[in-house]
Amino acid sequence: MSPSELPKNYDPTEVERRWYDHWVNQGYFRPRDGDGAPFVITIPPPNVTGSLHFGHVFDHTIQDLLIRWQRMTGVPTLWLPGTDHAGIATQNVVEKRLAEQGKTRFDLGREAFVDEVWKWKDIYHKRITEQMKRLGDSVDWSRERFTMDEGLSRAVREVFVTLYRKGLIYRGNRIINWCPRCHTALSDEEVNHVETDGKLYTIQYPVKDSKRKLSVATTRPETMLGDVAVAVHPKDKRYAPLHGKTAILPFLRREMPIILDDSVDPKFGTGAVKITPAHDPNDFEMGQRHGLTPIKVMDESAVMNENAGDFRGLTREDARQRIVAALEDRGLLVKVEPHRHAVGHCERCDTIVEPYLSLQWFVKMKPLAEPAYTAIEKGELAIVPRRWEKVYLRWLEGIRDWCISRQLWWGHRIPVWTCGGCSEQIVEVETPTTCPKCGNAALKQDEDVLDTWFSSWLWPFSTLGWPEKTADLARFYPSSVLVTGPDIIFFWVARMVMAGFEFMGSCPFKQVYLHGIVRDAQGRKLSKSLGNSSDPLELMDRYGSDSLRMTLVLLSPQGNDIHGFSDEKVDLGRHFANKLWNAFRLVQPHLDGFVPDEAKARPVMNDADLWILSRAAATARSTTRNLKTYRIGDAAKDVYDFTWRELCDWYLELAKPRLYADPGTPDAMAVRYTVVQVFSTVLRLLHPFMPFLTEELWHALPGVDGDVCVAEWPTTTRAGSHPAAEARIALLKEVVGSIRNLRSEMNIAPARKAPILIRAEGHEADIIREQREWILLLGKGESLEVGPHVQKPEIAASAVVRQHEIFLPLAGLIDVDVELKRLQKEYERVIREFDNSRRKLQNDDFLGKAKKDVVDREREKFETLGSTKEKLEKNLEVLKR
RNA sequence: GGGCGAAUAGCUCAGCUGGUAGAGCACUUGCCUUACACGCAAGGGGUCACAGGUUCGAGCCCUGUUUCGCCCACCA
Repeated sequence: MSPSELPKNYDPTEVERRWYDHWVNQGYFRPRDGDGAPFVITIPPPNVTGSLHFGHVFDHTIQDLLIRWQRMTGVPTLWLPGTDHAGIATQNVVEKRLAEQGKTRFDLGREAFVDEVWKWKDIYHKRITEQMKRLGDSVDWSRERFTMDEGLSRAVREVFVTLYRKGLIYRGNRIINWCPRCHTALSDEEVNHVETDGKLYTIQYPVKDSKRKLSVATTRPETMLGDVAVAVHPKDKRYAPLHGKTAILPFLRREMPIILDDSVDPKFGTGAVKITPAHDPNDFEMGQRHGLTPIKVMDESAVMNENAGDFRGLTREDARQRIVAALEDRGLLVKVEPHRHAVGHCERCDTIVEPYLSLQWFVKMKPLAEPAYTAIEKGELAIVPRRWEKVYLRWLEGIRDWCISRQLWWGHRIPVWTCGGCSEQIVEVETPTTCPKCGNAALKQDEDVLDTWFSSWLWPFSTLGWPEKTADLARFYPSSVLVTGPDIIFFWVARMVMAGFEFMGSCPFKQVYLHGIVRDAQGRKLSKSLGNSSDPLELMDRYGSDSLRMTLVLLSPQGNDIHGFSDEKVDLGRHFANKLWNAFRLVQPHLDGFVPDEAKARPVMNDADLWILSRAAATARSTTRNLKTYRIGDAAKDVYDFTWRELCDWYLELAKPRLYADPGTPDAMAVRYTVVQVFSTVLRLLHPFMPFLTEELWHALPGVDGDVCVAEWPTTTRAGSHPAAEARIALLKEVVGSIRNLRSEMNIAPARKAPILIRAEGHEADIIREQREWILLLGKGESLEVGPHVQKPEIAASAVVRQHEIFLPLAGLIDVDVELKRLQKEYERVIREFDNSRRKLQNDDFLGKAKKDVVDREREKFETLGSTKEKLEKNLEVLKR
């Protein structure tokens, strides 16, 4: 790259195309050899449902920057990639596509349908891979896994069989969450409860051999057809006369016992509850206690079935209307009240979930939850930010059995076979050929597949080869940190911890970092379907992936959501990339053929050099500290601020004269050496955030070997710090700032140079004298006079910096009134602060109780303010004359 | 019904161990100063939601209130 080739504006498209394959070919993404404890992240496998969305981009950016940072510190790193088959989600999208062709999965048949899904999977897997490469994800592709690949399928069967034999997996008829649209059972976690304004219907059931009618309240009248009893509280006196009696179910004339149960709340509704064991979890349990036989009144699509009498064939919604109307006709509808309650919706298709009696497979969770729970207090697992630990623990406390069977075709088949001969149930890892009991070869495998999370919860070790005892498993389990969103704490995080303890005997990761969600200005999650999000790939094309990464990170407070994200926000990162590019463009022509030589450079460095190196070292320390505590946004901001506000705004400006000077001089050596050092540090610190641009610039930097991707992370010792130089440059900044302020307030044309007078004494006067050239340069000075006896010119703008006074003699140029107003305002500000300070120092409590250094600082401040005040007073007096 | 989080400049948010407030964007003014107008310089703008309390001192700690947001929840 030669200077003339550097365009004025940074164009990422070409640069970002260049480096990824190089990194892969160099093998950087594979863990390096070494005995040290590796740094490992196992990727939360994206669903192969579609392409990556914004959540992924953010999630991957964080993981990649942690991995890249750790890689640079020299530890062996592994970021293990993979994808998830995402049972229901994927099956749904493929079915939807079939529907567009007017077909259902039944038209294809199971085998052909599953083939179809595999084709889909291949397409989207490829797209996801491309997106990840475009983003710069430094994953080890040689270890990539898929939740339905051979090894993971084997792990799933192994786990199922093991848990079954331990008695932790069982099959049972239970009330589960049924999605009438997806036609499958769901776990509790796959149901979203939505507060809904519903109605509470009070209806009457006649009582046999009695004139009295029994009123019951329900939110779902259509389930009455499945009623088999009415329950009241045993101590509820109102119903004492009805004990032992029989209620008659309207429409169907079913005789139902009036039963007594403690779980009935006499205060709710009428104090009498209709019992529908096949369609309500509470009623199911009550039914069991009282030996009632459940009656299902709906089919798998929530259409009323043959048990629904005249209502057969109606949807549940229609049935509700018709039943209410019919009850009203018969005078059995007492009242309808508004009632707000939570209604369960299918997480995948938003259909209202039906509590439904069904034969399913379950995992007994209590025993598995125990070690996952204690892991927190034992310090085996830390969640960042800490507040999520409570959420995690509370869920484990109330854990319920996990329904794992799904009536889908896409997923892991349940490894259970029934013998056609003797009906023996066979649970085996390897597909059996004959019945071990009777030898019959007619074996029929369970039709259902497993919940997608039943493979995901094994991800931390199944991806490393488990159940084989592989070298990878020994070396890379457990991982260092899990990075994901808090929305899957229950689905995934907690279950992985359980599986880790159960099958590996330890927690699968030491830390969990939960980041926020990317939201738009209305607070909505970014999603393509809402139309509030561009395709990340398109955004990367437009702005560059470095810019997108940097923007997301800069905008993200630790563990909190990013609010108000929009495409234009990416300008933040793009402008920064451009700034860095141009800073480099400034220095690059002067580095041609330059050979850094520390021994020659050190002795001739000036304050600016020492200062910027000192600041670079401090930036390395703060960036690293923030990365360690997952304050990733702060870490990015540290480098951002350093680069822009210190390196570009000050150092490069100060360095220009020496940079343009004859390359043979010692000055030139010092400044070039410093520039190379600082850029080297900045590029390394920035690499985890902006991998492509930093790699590109790194290779144009003289005296560097290899790639920044594997360059050594900047040292975090205090070695490079130079407090004296920092103090002197701080003074320079104040002086220059003050001069600039005066010029601006006085409306002096930027191009016009003006004489500068500084009345200063003591040590700092010497420093200011030494900084003469810089002050003239940055303060646009025509001349500079510094000393204790500098006289204020008749007409001048003035300012006070520390103990010193700055004058810009501008006879004929300044408007006295303007200057007077300005000084007056400044004076008032100083007076206010001065009075505050005085009040504090007159307070004995403050003097007696505050820490000594605080008091000292206050005294110093008071003195400075006092002298400033005096000077301002004098200057004001002069102007007023 | 329970829990969690937030409330700071017009917007999005920092403010990590209490010492009277910062950034980015937006806004105003002036600059195409040969690295960058994706830029430079200067500037305006905040009773830190409200009410109490602790403290010499509170945006920060405690209590309560209000308003938003999120999560959890089988009271029909």
